[in-house]
Amino acid sequence: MGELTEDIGFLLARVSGEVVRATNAALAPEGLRVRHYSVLLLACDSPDGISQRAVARILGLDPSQVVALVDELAQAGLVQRQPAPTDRRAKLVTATGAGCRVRERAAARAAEAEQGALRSLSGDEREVLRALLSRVAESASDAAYAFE
Amino acid sequence: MGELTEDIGFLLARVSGEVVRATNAALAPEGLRVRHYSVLLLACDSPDGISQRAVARILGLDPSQVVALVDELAQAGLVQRQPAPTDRRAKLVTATGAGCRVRERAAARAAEAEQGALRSLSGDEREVLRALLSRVAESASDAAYAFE
DNA sequence: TATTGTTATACTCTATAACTATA
DNA sequence: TATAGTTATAGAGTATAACAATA
Repeated sequence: MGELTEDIGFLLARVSGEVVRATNAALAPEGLRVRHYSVLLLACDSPDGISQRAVARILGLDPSQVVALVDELAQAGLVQRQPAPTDRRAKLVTATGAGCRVRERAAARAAEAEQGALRSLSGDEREVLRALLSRVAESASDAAYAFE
Repeated sequence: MGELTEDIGFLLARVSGEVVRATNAALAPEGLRVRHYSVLLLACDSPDGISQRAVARILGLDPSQVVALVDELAQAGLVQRQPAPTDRRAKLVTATGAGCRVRERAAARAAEAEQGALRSLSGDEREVLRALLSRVAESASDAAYAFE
């Protein structure tokens, strides 16, 4: 095989796509895709609710993308929008009881899909991969902030 | 930060998106995006030409996606379609002289963008990352073949 | 003036199905 | 009958700009 298939950028796109595909398939029975699942996770882990702005920042999305995600989760009864007591512009997204239950099942499915996709790596190797990606991601957000 | 931002799948999507974005921006002056660049690379590295089917298989794309990519590269005068001498169904994609020259410049730009995105990793660490991703990608294609 | 959420729009990417011409 | 290329279409993801309500 040529040099292209050993390029880190190429491999990242390939592996990322594969993991997203596998995770989407695993979450389908819960009526979720990875993006929705990510938002649900943040809502469940924020007992006091989380603003859509914060969701967008953490997930690296544009705030306008979050609107549709929360709309669909709310329509499915998994989250609710509540006005923020301290800032009437902001709406806090909170998970419902049903949302938390779905989240538990979805987390198990997502973890299984991810482990399947990464089955060729040992536990230690996965941890190395995670640490390296984490550092790259962190420096990327630094750069983004630097240009603001 | 919560557990989500330390999930390997999340980090893969985040970092991959960042690298693709940076590479697309770096390739823009050459009128290319990463997909077109990948096809051009394969054409340049295949002196006798490469079938669109092979391009699709190597890049992990559907053959129908390759059509538009080759169309645009051909319209820009960077590649040509030639009938395969041994199989009249197949068309071999070959790079033109202009295509090879653009490829050289594009390769330098793409490498620079990638190094920028991965600047927080040492050379050794990048090699570790590359090797781990390569193994994951390889096992993924094994699984794909297993289901065919 | 700046920020939060929202709407609208356009473009890219992904996924399928069906068709043609060859093998 | 199977394969290479092609066309068409729909859905998902990404990127921007603009707007109303509020700070």
